[in-house]
Amino acid sequence: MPEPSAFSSESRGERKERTRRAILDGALALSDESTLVALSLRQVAKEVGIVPTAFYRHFDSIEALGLALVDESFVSLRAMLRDVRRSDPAFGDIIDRSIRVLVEHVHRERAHFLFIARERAAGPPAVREAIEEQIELFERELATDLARIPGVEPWSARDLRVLSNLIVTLMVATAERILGAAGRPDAEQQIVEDTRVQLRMLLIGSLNWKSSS
Amino acid sequence: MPEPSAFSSESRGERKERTRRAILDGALALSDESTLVALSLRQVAKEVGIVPTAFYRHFDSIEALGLALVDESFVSLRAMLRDVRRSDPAFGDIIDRSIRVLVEHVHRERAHFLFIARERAAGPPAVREAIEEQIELFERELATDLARIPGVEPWSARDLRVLSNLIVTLMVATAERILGAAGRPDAEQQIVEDTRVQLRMLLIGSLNWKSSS
DNA sequence: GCCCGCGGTGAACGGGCGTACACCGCGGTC
DNA sequence: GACCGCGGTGTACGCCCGTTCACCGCGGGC
Repeated sequence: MPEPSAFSSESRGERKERTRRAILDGALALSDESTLVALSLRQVAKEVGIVPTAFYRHFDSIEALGLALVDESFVSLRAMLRDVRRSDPAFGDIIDRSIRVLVEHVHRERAHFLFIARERAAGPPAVREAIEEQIELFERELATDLARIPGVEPWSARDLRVLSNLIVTLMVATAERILGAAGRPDAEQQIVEDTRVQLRMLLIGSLNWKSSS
Repeated sequence: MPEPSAFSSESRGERKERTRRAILDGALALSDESTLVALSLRQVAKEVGIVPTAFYRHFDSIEALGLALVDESFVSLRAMLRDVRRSDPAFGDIIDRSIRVLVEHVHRERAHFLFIARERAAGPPAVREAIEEQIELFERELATDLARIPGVEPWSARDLRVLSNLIVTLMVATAERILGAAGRPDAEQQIVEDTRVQLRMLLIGSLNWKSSS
């Protein structure tokens, strides 16, 4: 154990869990400036402060670690969707509230969003598939939420899915832009305002399109 | 030289250019299943059939190679935009023609699109910046094209930029989806039809939004 | 209280990595 | 026709890689 004296009261299971967490956090930290596929087991071990072979006590491979990070990251994302649902209607309309929640979560869980954005495009195949699966799940959830807003009750399931897909695409792109604007509040504000206009265009358009066909 | 007898008539410059091309093509081929940052100089050299040190006669580093590939890839993309402008108006409206051209180019230049999609998210910083720069240039070009379609003449530069950004975002996402649907024509057809609906929602929406504010 | 087995250690392996260096044959310039 | 220098070669270096193996201390179930 890394620090036996300071944590002597922990049980075996607790210590294992703590090391596992340290590995996940270390890998996430290293992912900030690289990719999973360019990340070595030894780098992770060094970052965490354990010997390389100890890594195998927790994960079979870097790829398995990646899958665990995907699961963990999407806990953040689901929390985000939940927050949008629960957000205070007093703060303007749905669009403004949604964007506010998105920005807030990207800031708070920056490492997770960065990890997902990178691995979605360049991770190991199994990781990419896991991410795509979660995003699709996300789209379906959003579609059921959309079905409840006034004016779209008669829409077909396909129309809902297509609109949901478009919104998620835009939100993913916006999250990536916000990540890229780190440390430049003016640029971020610009992104937020642009996104608000885009969501309006998109929602108004979908409503009009439906009512006229 | 790799094959001195078969190409003995070439000049020195021609041979150098041929090797350079072989390196670019080899790296692009290897990028199909990995990322630039996980690509070693020795792998590229082996793929091309030269000794590792010979690589330095053409590029300073893998990253420099990447920048050259970005330049090359965006030649394809500009050709695409040009093709949309020149496409036969007899084939339905702008939306259908644009999607048709996109699909066609993704098929024809698959390796380039794959490379850009991967490196945009996970490449070395300089490569990512080069790609983002090119995409922004693309957005500006699209904005000037949009300014010429009927009904948007009075739009502000900012509105045009925002709409253009939204369309490019959607097109990038669509290209990525098409890449992911390789070998499944039915899935690809589904993507195409969804994208068509999305572009309609979006264009109709932006027009209505403008006329009512 | 014994002892199993778990989390962690440390040395060692074979191999791939980037890069430095000395070298070579020949195309192209004078 | 001499010779400069370019594209390409081969060797060699020190380093990091994943994985193996034998080992160890001690928490916890019997």
